[in-house]
Amino acid sequence: METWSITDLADEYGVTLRTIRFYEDRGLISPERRGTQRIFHPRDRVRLGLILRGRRLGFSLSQIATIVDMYDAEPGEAGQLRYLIEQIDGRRLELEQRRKDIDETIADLDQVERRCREDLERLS
Amino acid sequence: METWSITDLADEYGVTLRTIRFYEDRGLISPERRGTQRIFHPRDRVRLGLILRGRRLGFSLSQIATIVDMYDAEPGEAGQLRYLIEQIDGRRLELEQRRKDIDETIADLDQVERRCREDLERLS
DNA sequence: CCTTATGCTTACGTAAACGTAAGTCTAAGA
DNA sequence: TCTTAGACTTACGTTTACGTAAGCATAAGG
Repeated sequence: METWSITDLADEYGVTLRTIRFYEDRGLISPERRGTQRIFHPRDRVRLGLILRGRRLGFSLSQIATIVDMYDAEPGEAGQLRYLIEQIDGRRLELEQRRKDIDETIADLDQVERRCREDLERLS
Repeated sequence: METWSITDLADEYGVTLRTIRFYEDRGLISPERRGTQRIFHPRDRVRLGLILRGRRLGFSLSQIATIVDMYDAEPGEAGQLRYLIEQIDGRRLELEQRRKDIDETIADLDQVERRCREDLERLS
């Protein structure tokens, strides 16, 4: 199974070493240590991808932490499972609201662009 | 034409007075002044809505400023219009990337939820 | 006319998310 | 063996987006 150094992942995802170390410090990833050096396994790499996707969506790191931890949740007992499902439903609602925001913004931008093109026509 | 006080808008949008004043300080809105008091016109109210929508999408205030200013761009000359269209296209690409992120995240959450429900079934 | 509510400015404080040295260590190639 | 590249920790600095008084002005209701 492939592993990566911190520089490998920083290059791949376009972030700095500091960023990755910071995420570890905040408990978002826990790479293996070989001596003092960090060794990243596929699991860590995937988590980093999820973290950065959450970041693009404007979630805070603590929100991202709860989301990413859902992926690795152990089966657990019924109460915990129901709680997790509740959390997921909450997140989904948030995400759907955001998608609505995006669609509205794109529609607005389209309208502004149409106006621009009309003005351009008129100028020629 | 209706106008609003700063508290009116703060209540309507669920933000603090400080937030609105801060946006004015950063040049995102410029309400009229009656003496020292701020009077918000429909135009200001709409802009505030746009600002907060941008905030929900995780844009920084300076990014939001450029977006919101697109709405109020004066017709201008051909070069400026073409530049504006370019800006709009750039923003749209960004937004579409974000929508992809959202759709992927929702799909992931759906999968986790299905796994949860299966585990629940197994427990009963 | 007096009080209470609403609003204003100024300014220091703060949490989040890293940036940026500074100094150390170590493994690998010339 | 020397040095260079890659990694590490510690810790102070920075930017963004407001929070939080403090002190003063003004408008509106009883």
